[in-house]
Amino acid sequence: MSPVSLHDPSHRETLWELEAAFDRGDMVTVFGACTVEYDGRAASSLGEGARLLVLKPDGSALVHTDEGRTPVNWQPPGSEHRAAVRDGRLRVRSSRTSPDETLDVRFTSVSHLASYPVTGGRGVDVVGSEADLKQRVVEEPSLVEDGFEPAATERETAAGPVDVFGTDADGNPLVVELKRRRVGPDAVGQLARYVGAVEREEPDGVAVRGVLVAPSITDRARDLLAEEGLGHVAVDPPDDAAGAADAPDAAESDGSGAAGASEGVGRGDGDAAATDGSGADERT
Amino acid sequence: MSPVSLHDPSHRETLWELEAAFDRGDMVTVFGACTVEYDGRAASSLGEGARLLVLKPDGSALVHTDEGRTPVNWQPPGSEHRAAVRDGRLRVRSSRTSPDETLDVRFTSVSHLASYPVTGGRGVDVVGSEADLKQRVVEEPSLVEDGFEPAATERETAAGPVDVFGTDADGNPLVVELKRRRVGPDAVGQLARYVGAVEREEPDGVAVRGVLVAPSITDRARDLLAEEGLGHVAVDPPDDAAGAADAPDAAESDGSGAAGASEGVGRGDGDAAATDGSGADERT
DNA sequence: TACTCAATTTCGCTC
DNA sequence: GAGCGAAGTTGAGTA
Repeated sequence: MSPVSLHDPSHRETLWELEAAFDRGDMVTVFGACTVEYDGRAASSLGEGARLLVLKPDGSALVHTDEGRTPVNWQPPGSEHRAAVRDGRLRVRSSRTSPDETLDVRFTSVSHLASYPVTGGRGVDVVGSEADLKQRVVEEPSLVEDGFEPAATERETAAGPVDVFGTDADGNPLVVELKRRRVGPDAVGQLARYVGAVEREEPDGVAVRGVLVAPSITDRARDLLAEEGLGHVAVDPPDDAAGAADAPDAAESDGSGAAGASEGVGRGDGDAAATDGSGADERT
Repeated sequence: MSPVSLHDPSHRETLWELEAAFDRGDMVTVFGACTVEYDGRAASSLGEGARLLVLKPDGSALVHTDEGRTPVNWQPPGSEHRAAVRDGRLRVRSSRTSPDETLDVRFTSVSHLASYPVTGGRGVDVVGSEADLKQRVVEEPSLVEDGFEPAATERETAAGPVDVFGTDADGNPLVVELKRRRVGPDAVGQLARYVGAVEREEPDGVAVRGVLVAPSITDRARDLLAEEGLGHVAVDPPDDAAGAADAPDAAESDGSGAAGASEGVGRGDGDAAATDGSGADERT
């Protein structure tokens, strides 16, 4: 009798059932009126109110109100759930170490509790991620610009890994930063950071160009890009992946495109351009 | 009879209760075996498995497996929930526009359904945020460095808003970026971006310094900081806010501290330094 | 509505 | 475990 549900249980009954569910490794939901206290990476407190508490066997705890996708309070996986009755209230405490943090949920009344064995079925397949965009660019480098030849993906620099690194039509280094959605100033900063790092790593005098590949870009980001001498190439998401076009910024391309003679000199450093397995494998 | 719970209901019963709950504005939890399809900003599909579905009256939908704090699939607030029986399965569809996206949850069997009126009690008070750190710095500018005089918070620049802007002991502009936790290269990029923007806005020739205020910093970030001629000041979180000290990087300070004569020249642009109300007010 | 950034971000990956 | 960046990020605040 694993799926269990209690109506208006006493705290004592709730306590029993919670501990039994923890032992079984069941997932538990509790509807009721409670207060919530959190202390750890920050600290928070939440006054009395009607809420949903979800307890997972992996140690996760979620406190949800009637609004928002994000829980109003929570505890990450790896925590340990305990329950007790104190001062006439049912206390559910979830805590973990490194970092040390504790979530306390105190119910004044429990309206409903349910427990259920939920196992497996976690492997979700997502299409339309940045990894997919990277694969597209590697397979079709002209999406970035004519003459672009990818040499490596995730190439390490002193400033972090570059999405796609290669050479332009003139054989000069080109840094490509990919974003699956509209970008702001932060993405420009990221690209500028990588370009600067590659510049310092190059034998001096070599100009390093940088291009931001994204569906669209904010005005401020565009100004910053120009300020830094960097470029932007608009790439629309494929129709089959994302149903809704984000912004019709179509086929624009202000990457300071070097005119194209001199077929790629092919400075063959870094590892070969290859898609680094973005195939999400089902793990049941 | 608002709190409702069904055991091993037929799809027909589930359908009825779901629609009633939507009408009442109740929050609903459903345990059962289902598949999940999402299409919108990206696309995803999830094979059959035991899961928890949470439906909120504000349009949020969450699909949870037994692991992880994050739902395996979801729909943001503002969506509309509908339910139907199709091909012998119970389908719960949640969709919204702008962006256009739809979540389809198809149950082959429902083990349990509960609905409950969850209203209000959403106002959580959080202590230890970046806003709190900002307040500390504004009230005690010497935390950044001796002679620092804040002139404005959230001062707008072409690169975005600067956390704290002011003048150093020499009266030269100082840009301060605050982080409540250990920082990496991205924070350095952010600070560099702001410093560059302020430099361009200053009458030429004026040196603009930048300091990253954070509990600690990674090696790579430190190198980048040095490369950019920027500084770091370690500030530990107050004991009462965060219980666990993140890293004992104590009282270090490699902000390229200018020696201190010349009491702050006070270039009085921007608005006055003032804490911008970080007091979270309860909204019930 | 769009922009900008924080978040108890979480999560996955690599070293 | 730390570091690094993506995310269907979400959410808050402001113009």
